[in-house]
Amino acid sequence: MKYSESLKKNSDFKNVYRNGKSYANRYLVMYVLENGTERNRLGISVSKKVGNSVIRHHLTRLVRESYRLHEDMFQSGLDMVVIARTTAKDISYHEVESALLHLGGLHKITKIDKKKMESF
RNA sequence: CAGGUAGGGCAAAUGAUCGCGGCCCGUCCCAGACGGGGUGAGGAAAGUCCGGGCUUCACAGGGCAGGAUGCCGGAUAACAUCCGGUGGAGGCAACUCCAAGGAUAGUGCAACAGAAAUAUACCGCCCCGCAGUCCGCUGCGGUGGUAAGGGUGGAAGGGCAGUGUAAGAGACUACCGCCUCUCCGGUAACAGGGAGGGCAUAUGUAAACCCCAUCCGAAGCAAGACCGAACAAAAGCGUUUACGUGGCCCGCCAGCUUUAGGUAGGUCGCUUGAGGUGGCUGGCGACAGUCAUCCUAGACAGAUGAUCAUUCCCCUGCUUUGCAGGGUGACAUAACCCGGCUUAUCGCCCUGCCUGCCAU
Repeated sequence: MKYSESLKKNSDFKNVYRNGKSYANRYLVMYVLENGTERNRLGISVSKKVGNSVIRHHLTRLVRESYRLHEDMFQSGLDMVVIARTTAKDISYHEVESALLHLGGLHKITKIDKKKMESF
C-alpha cells in the first residue's frame, strides 16, 4: 500500500486499544489513535470465534482490500485497528467496504464531505 | 439394464482490471525505489495420533522402573503402516470385518437372581433308623449317598448316547471336545492322520493387575549454527587541552584499543528430496533395481486476494425446447521435510468383479 503499513506488534495493538477512540457498527469495530507520523498503520484482528482459518483469512483480506482501494480517502498519521465481529462471518466484499467507510465517517477521518458519505 | 462390491482420478473453467510474497533481469538519486519477466496451497495443507530423517544435549556395559507392540511370513529408513497367507465371524456371491499371545503361573472383579459363583444339597431321587398305616405309603430324624431331573443365571465342575447302580457319578464304553506324545505337508501361523491320558485344565474378564516375547535415551526448526549494535564489565594504552574531586601530583572520571559475553536485530537452517513422471527387468503383491526426463511455494504476525464478464454446476419459480431470479458454488489455508493413520467433504468421471432379469 502506498501510504500505509501494517500494524504488527502486540504492544502496538494494546496501545491503540487503551488510548484510541472506538466506534462500531453491525460488522466491524474500529479503534483509531494518532501516531504522530506521516503514515497510516492498519491492524486487522479476527477472533477465532468468527470461524476457521479460511474464513478468518478471507475476512482480513476483504478488509485490507477495502482499505487499499479507498486509501486516498483517509487522513494520514493514524494507527487503526479493525476488528471483525462474528456477524461478519459470511458477508460480501461490498458489505465490508460500506461498513469500513461508515466507520471512517463516524471517526471523521475521511477526506470526503458528509453528503457523499450518506450515499453509502 | 438394475442392485451390489472393490479400486483409482478430478476438486469448476476462461478472460480483463486492481493488488500481494519469493526469484531473475535492467535502470536510478543504490540499507531502497521503479520497470519488465516468470512463479506462488491441499487431497486432505486439518487433527497432531504413530514412524523416520535432521539438530542439540546425554551415553563404557548391564539391570530396574516406565512405555509401546502382540497369529505367521514378507516389504520398508521405520512404523501402530502396507502386501501375501493362516484361523475365526458375516454375506447366495463378489467381498468385508477381527486388539487374533497366555485364563493349564498367580491375584482380583462379576449387579440381580439363585440353596450354592469356583464353591455348593433348595426341591427332587435313593438308602438307613424310629413311629404310624386304609399296606399304596405317610411323618420325623441322619456332621447318609447323589449333580441324572427341576428351578435361578451370561456362566452350575466337558457335551451327548449307552453300560452300570439303591439312586447316581469318566466309575466304565463309543463319538465329539480338551491335553500330552508322535507321523506327515508347509519357511511359518496352521492343516491332515495316529497313539495315549479318563479329564489332572474346564463360566467370563488380560483395552483388570499380571506373565511371556520383541522394541524403545531426551527434547524439538521458537531445534540449532553464524554475525552482531547499544548499555554495562575486564585488561591495556594514554592527554592533562576541557567537566568534577584537589593547593599540587598520582588516581578516579573522560578518550582510544582489545577481550570475552551474547541482548535488540540480521543471515543461514529453508527446500534436490527415502523427490515426481514415463519405460524396461524381477516379484502373486507391498516393493526393489535400472534407464530416460523434469525442478514444481518458501512466507516469518505470516503472500496466493478482490471486482466485473462469459460458460459450467446447483437451487427456486414458471409456459418443464427454454427463460427469469438467486448461490463467499463441498471440506479446508503450507510454516523444517518425508512415510502412514484418523477425521471433514458439494458434485462428477473411469475401471475390475458378483448377483438377478432381458436379448443373442
